[in-house]
Amino acid sequence: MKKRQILETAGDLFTRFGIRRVTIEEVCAKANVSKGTFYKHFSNKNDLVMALLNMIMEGAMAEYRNIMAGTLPFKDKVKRMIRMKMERTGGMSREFLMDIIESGPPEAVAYYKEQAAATIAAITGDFIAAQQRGDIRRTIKPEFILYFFNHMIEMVQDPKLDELYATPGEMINELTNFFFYGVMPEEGYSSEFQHGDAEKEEHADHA
Amino acid sequence: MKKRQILETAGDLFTRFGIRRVTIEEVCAKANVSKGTFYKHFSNKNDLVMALLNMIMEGAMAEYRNIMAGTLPFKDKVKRMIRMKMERTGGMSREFLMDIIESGPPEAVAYYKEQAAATIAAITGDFIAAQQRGDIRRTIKPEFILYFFNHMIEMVQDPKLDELYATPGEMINELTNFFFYGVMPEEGYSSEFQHGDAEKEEHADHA
DNA sequence: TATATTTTATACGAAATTCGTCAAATGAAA
DNA sequence: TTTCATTTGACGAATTTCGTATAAAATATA
Repeated sequence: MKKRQILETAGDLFTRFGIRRVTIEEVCAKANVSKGTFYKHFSNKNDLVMALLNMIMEGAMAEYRNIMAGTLPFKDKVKRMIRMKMERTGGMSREFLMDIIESGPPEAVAYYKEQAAATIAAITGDFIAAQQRGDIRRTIKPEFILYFFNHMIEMVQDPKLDELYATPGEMINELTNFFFYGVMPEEGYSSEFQHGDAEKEEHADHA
Repeated sequence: MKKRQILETAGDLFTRFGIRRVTIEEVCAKANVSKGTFYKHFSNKNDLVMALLNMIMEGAMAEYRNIMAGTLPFKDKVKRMIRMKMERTGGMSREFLMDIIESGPPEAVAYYKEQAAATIAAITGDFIAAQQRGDIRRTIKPEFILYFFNHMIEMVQDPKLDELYATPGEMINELTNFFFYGVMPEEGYSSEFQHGDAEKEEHADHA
């Protein structure tokens, strides 16, 4: 029962301030738990981060499935998905994600990518089905969607792409933004993003 | 010109994460300034905090005077004041204030109290004038308003009052809330605060 | 009650971070 | 050129944080 307290307060502090700014002792103090009991439940800070990340990713996946299982029109589902992905990066704050990707433990980064890939796979399936129903632009090749998702993880690790952005988080945002906003047929969500000329390029296949 | 960059980014980071969570080197990095230039403009972290605190307090005071100088009805002015004081605690974030009061340098705490007292004095004058114009409840004694403000700083330092709250910040909120909401004749802003029985007490004079 | 388990409080050395200073190098302006 | 502001990198000192260990206190269980 103390474990839950620790997870909750740690989640709160991590989402508000990021990981590196929050101390184990701080978590213990705010959770009204002694340091001894903390190390009885978690071997170290990374362990805590992993547990939290796991909870969050599973929660995000559950929320996603919940949205897609509803009766809303597809466009509204996508809107909700986008909002979910944007506001919190799928359940976790910017600071949290940043800390994990930029300075977090490699295991956490790996796990995040793995889970992100799984989510992406699920999304891909849903989008293909949606296209078959005519809910998204028909002129986009399903192969491209597959290609895009299949290579998204690699793209994240590609130095060529990486050097275009100040932080990995920026790049990830750009990729997800591109997917959602570049895929939708109409109703630009504009303002926050600048679109390049999308006429000439169609299916970059040189990778 | 580098000094301004430092102050801006420091203000941003401090209001988002508080003081103790932010590193000098972090400020330098995000402000695109080397550590050397930082220490050319500020002798240390406390110095930076003081400069920032000074800016913020003066800004808050200026904003206050700006509100009061307008042509709005008094009640609306007070509403705006309250919103200003509430959302940001007079220009600075919760985290910032907390860090200053709970773990900040004594000079900063002293300065804050001093400035707060000055603000309070200005507010007192405005409220007395308002009462004379009939804009606030006439049944409240002007002496009480004066008493309340004159002793507000002392109350903050009074252990008797202090032990009633988890953090000093809470107490300060309570005091300011009491003043504004207890003073207004009608239109309860309710919800966020629980009111005690205000009928029996009228002018506690035992201090 | 007695006993076992959990939690707390505290101290501690080791590791890591942060601080503040400095010297050498860069670059722009007078 | 000289001057001045800035950057870079390194450095030891100070501080913080980590993770462990211990005994006392609290809580549960028999």
